[in-house]
Amino acid sequence: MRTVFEKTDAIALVAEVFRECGYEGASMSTITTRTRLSKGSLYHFFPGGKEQMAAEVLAHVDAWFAREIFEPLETAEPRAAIAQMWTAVDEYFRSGKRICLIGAFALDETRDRFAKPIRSYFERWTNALEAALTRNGTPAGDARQLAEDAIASIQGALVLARAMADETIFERSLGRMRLRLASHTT
Amino acid sequence: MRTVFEKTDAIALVAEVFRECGYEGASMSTITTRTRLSKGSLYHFFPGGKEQMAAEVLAHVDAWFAREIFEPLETAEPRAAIAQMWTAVDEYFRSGKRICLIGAFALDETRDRFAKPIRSYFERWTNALEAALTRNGTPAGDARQLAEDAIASIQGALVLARAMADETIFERSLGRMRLRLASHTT
DNA sequence: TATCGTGTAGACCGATCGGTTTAGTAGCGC
DNA sequence: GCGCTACTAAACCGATCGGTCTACACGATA
Repeated sequence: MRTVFEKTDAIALVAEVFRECGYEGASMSTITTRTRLSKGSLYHFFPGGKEQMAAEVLAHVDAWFAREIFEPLETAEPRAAIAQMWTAVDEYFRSGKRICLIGAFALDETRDRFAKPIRSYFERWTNALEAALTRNGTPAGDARQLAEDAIASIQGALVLARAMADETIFERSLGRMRLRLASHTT
Repeated sequence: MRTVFEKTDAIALVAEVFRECGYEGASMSTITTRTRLSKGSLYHFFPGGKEQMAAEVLAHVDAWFAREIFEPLETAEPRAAIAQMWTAVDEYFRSGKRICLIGAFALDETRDRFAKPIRSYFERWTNALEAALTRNGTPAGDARQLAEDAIASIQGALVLARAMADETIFERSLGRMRLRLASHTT
């Protein structure tokens, strides 16, 4: 039996395993069984092994957010960009059933391994959201606070939703944050 | 050379290793080297191995929160209890330099192993905070939302603070949440 | 048909994993 | 002193770890 994959498929499959198990929890054998990719295939695509897999997965996630969220916030009309952000976030995290890989990596010592991509993901997101709010008329001081608050709320809602095994928490939290951003706006 | 520990010391030491490495990331050998407890000692205190260690650590954390935060919220004068909560939270997480072990366990498949303690920790916290807010005059609908929001914000702020390696984020976030709770109150 | 490049399968490697066992050492009651 | 319990140290175990390697299945090209 033989199934042929492309590297892009491999990245998406591996990403899901890291999301479910964390970096340390995802052993090569869990990765092979869950992705149905043999070790041969995996080391063909990622000669650097597990660390390279994680690095490419982080880059892949970052690219998705850059395209769907950061760039609109940075350049598009702010109200539309913020609306698009909430839609994209809800879709991406599937109402809290999926977690944020980058946030999860930040919590333990895996952070030290991937410090730069983790940091720049969150920095770009907060900066982009702050900029969009400012362009939309939010006072400069408030904009920074609101942006940090929104992103922290998203991360926290993911933790809570999983901890309590209650999908509604994520959507409720998103709804509150959406209103809060809107209410500080012209 | 021989150093003698008590089980309580062992739990606190092991807790710190789990906090730093996560459940899967904390191997028996990292645990022995970081705690300076030999395998003999660890298996003497925790015959059930790693899983028992984690279970007792979770119970230990839960007991601390129950004593310092949940019980005051449930029974004491609400304004004082909420003030005490913010103090205790800031002290416990050391301005974001320490993470929430229970929140971290919730993110990957470790959650399934310890589903009950994880869930009840967050449920008791939100229920207790909601009750305190209600006793203090917050409208019933708002109280639930505010409580969920506050606890999600704390968890999210821990993620963000670590991701950006910026301690000030946690304190700023705590300050905002403190104000938000206060402003929805008589 | 021969060949070449891409990708797959899985046996195999030394190191490390979680866990057990054996052989103690220290402190306390008697 | 003696024995007992509480605790510690480290050698040791099979299983699993991350990673390497060989063999080969294909489609494309010619």
